[in-house]
Amino acid sequence: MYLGNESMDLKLSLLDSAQCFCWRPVDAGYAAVLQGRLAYLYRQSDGLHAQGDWDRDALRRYLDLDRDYARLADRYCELEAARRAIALYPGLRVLRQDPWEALVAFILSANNNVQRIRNLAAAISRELGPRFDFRGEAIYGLPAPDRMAQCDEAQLRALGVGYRAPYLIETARRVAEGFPLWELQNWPYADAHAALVQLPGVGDKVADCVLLFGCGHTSAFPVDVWVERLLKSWLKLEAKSRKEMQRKARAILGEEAGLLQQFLFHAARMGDIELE
DNA sequence: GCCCAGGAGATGT
DNA sequence: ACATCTCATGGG
Repeated sequence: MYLGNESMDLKLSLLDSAQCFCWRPVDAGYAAVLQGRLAYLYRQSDGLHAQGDWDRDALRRYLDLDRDYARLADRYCELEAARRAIALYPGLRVLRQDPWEALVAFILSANNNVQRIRNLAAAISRELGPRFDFRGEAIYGLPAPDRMAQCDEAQLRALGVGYRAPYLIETARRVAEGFPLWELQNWPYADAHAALVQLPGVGDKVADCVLLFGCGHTSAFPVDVWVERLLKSWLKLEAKSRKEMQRKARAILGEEAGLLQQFLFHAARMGDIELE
């Protein structure tokens, strides 16, 4: 199935940018199980193609192909760090993931590194999630909320998630019992953020990641160690806490702050923008 | 052994 | 509201 010919860098956006942790390279493309359905993405000379159980519109939405990233660059062109970061990664796109899958991934992300987040998501998927056989390989997806809610703590701890086990189980239970996770896309940012941080294992930063990567809230601005350093170094922002830093950044950067954040984060983490 | 990783929760002030 | 400590686990 032909998706389009936008300048989307699949490896950068799906694998290297640490916004999702479920894709893996298969042949010349990338495979994942999203919401219980297999997706396989690859690029040919004429553009992006897909195989699997997803339709074209849903994948274009997931890959954010209909957004004008040139306009994003234009919007922040007066900020040197922003201009440089966006120019460095012309194929980086902010994915629109399923909010539940983003929620699980970013609960795992707390005080953890990218490779381990990936390994833990894979272990949970292999143990509890749906399986597909594709080109001779087994591809697994994250379990649905009601499935994860059935786990006991020891079962998850055995997979290596450590103290995050009870967070995952209790959050899964609340989502399975009606927490309005799929409505948050239509809520005001502040209300959606306040609701998310009520879930165990979800603080300010994880809530912002879920809102940005899972709910389409482009103003959500996750502040991790890297973004904090970059904001201090390049925007001369001073703050006594991450929370204050997040407030200031959102106030300055506006409705698409989160999209820019992904470029800044990647540049800082990769060392492509020097920090003082 | 130490420090770090896309932090959050509990406790004390 | 703010500072500090602890929480598993693996890799450098």
